[in-house]
Amino acid sequence: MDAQASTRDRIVQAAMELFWRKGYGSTSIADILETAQVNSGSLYYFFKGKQELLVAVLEAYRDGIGPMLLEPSWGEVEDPVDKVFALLGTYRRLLVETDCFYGCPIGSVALELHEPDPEVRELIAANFANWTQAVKTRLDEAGLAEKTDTLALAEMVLNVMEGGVMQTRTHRDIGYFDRALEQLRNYLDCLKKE
Amino acid sequence: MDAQASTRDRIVQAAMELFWRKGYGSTSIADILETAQVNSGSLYYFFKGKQELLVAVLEAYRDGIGPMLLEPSWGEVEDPVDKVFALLGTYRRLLVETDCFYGCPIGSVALELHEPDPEVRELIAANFANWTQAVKTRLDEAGLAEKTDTLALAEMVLNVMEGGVMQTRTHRDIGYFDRALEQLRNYLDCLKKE
DNA sequence: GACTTAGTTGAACGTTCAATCAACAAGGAT
DNA sequence: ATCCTTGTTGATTGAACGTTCAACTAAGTC
Repeated sequence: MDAQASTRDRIVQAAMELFWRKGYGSTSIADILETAQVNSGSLYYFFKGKQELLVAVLEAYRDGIGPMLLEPSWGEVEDPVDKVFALLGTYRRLLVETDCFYGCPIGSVALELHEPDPEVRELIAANFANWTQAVKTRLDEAGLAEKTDTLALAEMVLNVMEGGVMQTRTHRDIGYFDRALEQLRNYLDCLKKE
Repeated sequence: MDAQASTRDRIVQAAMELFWRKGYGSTSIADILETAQVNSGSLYYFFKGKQELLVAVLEAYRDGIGPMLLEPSWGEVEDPVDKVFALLGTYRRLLVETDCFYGCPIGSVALELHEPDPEVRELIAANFANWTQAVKTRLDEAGLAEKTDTLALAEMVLNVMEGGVMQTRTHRDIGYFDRALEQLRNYLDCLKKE
């Protein structure tokens, strides 16, 4: 363990946390500086500005999705479909632990930025694509009907997850997420029977 | 036709447009004043502040969902399931017309505000609930399997729509929305067969 | 010991923002 | 004629914001 993380890492860490909890726009540089226990000059030594910091955060998510999200989610699980629901279970736990306040950090930023920089937009897209690709691979192993478009189905899983997070957050009720998962399970059962 | 809308209406109208296009946070009062051709004093005569204006906008959406969104969407359509897809088609048209920039105005605000005022949160929830309820009523008419939970299914439709909008916006590709609708159609077909 | 480089400091800057307020206008009521 | 209500004006305020910069420290190099 690092007894003390580097200044740069502390800044990225703090930004990750705050962008997730408060959103990009509502997080001030001052917030980040305080959380990271760093002075403004240091931040601008490593990053050109707030947006470049967002880029670093999105890159960290992109590079960390495997070891930080996927592998912990389906570590002990065997069945491929169960792995998909284990992943969704991680988001569920996140919601429950935060009283239905905080959901998917990527989705949050994706909808907040209305006219994002191309670099930022492509990083968000890459994050979604990685997620979807990983789910598609599980679905390919699941032995669904031959003709099934597993990529479209994986995109559907992402849609339902993000939508479920959104409704759960606005209603402050995990039931919305649970019913979304139920419907998804039901759909996959349909596809298995065919 | 009103030859000249009231000042208050012009302000709400302008705020509606700008919150949709730029988001709540990125829309400044100055933006609204310019768009509505109104002076700041007039705005603060009618509204206590920016947030009370958001409340007025959300109330306008809530009260207008029938005549402005639902009825125009499924005016000529007969079949209940077709009506649902006609509604989703309206969102699709919106996306296409804006080069995949602008989606659902409510979803946009819902994910942007991380710790919204209770009044605002409840208005967003009411908007979602109205939408979902209208879809549920169509689904009830659709002759699905007896045991089908049509409310959960209607929530699923909303989830898929919002998720599809989100992915289409970030990839700037309507294909994501279209595949989402395809999956939804496929699921409903499954439910009909049972 | 002189010089270079990487990293840090925090006050200060210019801008943008939501919000305020004293003054004014027009119409109806008394 | 006077007053009250409703509505409008736009310059002004002060806080918050992202960003800059000249000065500084510590460690490494020759």
